[in-house]
Amino acid sequence: MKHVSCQNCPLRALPLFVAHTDSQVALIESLKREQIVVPADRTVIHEGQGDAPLYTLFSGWAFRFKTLSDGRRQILNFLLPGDFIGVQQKMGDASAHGVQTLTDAMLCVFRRDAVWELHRSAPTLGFGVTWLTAHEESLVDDTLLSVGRRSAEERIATLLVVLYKRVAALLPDGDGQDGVPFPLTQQHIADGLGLSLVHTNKTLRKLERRGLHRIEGGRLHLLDVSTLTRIADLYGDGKPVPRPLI
Amino acid sequence: MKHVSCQNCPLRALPLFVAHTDSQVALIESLKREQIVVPADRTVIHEGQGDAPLYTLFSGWAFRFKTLSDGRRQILNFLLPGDFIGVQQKMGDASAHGVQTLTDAMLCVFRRDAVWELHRSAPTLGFGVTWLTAHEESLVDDTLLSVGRRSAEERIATLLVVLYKRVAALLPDGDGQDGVPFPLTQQHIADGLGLSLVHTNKTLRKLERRGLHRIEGGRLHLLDVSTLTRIADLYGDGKPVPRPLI
DNA sequence: CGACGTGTTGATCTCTCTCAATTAGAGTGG
DNA sequence: CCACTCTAATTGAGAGAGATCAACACGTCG
Repeated sequence: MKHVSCQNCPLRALPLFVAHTDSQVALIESLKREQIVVPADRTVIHEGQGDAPLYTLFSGWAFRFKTLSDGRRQILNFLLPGDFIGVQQKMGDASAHGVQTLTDAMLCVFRRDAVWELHRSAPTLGFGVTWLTAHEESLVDDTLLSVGRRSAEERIATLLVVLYKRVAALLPDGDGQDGVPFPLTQQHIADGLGLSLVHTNKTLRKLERRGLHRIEGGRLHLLDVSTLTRIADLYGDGKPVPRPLI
Repeated sequence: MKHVSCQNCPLRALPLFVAHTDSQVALIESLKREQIVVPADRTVIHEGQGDAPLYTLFSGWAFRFKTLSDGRRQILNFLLPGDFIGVQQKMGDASAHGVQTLTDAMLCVFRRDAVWELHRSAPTLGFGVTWLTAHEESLVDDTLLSVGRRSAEERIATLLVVLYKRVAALLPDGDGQDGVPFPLTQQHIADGLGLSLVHTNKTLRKLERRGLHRIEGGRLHLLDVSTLTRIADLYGDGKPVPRPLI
């Protein structure tokens, strides 16, 4: 696998990510071990795996999940390019989650001590790690609010709007008029929202028949964002806060 | 309010917390502005409040929460002494949560730029902030698994066991034989588990009649930990990982 | 062509919610 | 000391959102 320079990383060009100095990028690159390609539907990190490396998702989709011993699965959040993978595992925590790809993906693999080295050598980037971690927690917070207190219809509307905005922020400016890539199966949606597959299907169809959205050919189209937003009880301009990319 | 020295902070003496060097503690103390006393059931941070300060919970209980516009509330996690309050708010995130006390509490208030200063001046402590943030996320992950995929009985068993262990880790060694303090109302339990108040009550009573636990006089007694643990489908030794205290 | 994964729909079933009423305990004021 | 009030806990009854069970359609792939 060709070792792509972090300096030329196409993700950094996106307005979603804050600029780092040359020396910061050089530090990140020095901590990077390699890039790996992972096919869709592969488990990247197993639940309970204690020695997982640190990754950044470079391309493709993935998700974090936990399961109960009888197989019930909860997806904790979906991972998009630029997302960190595996910080929690590095923290020696008993409760670990698994990570699985949704699509073919490319991951940047970092040295095991990368999180510490970032803190030690570049406070700004160390702060960035904290920021990313706190931000990911806020995504889980939002999902917990949904799963705990929203109806099935409200949950699905929320997921569609929130994911759409996250994906759109990664597309070249102005893109996303013709929908955005959407590789989730209905089983993934169900597992992400604490619903059964059947009820997820029925609720999705109901919203689709009302003309609020369309999922077709692996793309998600939001046809009536304002109604979806109202159903979801969401607020805020939806403009994502620029984030560090490590 | 007397400014108690961080050096002599009684929390640091607990085996739950890792030791810091004198200079690290001095740095923490230099970033500390004051201590404040907050009565029970007070909102410390309002949802959406952007300029919240950074706190450490010194004594008492609190919780983080989010609400929908019609008043439905989801408690995201419970906060015990030593827990950080307000890191996410500092990250300029759109989605903010509220924080409310459950009991009379004492909070250490830090300078607004404390998180950054920690990263800048003491990488170890900056790393500690990341650690704490990641750890808190893992607590939310666990709750999300519960709320999304566990039955009411399983959720309550999980909450009782997990909270009991967290509280016991804060008590003088060997204490906790006669139960642990437990200031939650059934409404708090319901809001933490995505259940209705009535169903929470009925499920609690059912477990209590089976002799698995007892809640009485503001204390929680686990009478049959192994059965509760089995119902909850929990595993692990339950020994908490030592954590930084900032 | 059959197996398999994914999506779809109808028919029950049941867990949990909502509504309603009662009890118990802590304060509070006269 | 006793009514009065308020909060928290409790219990029953009925309703409903969502789960489970079952069948079928459709496309892909070996």
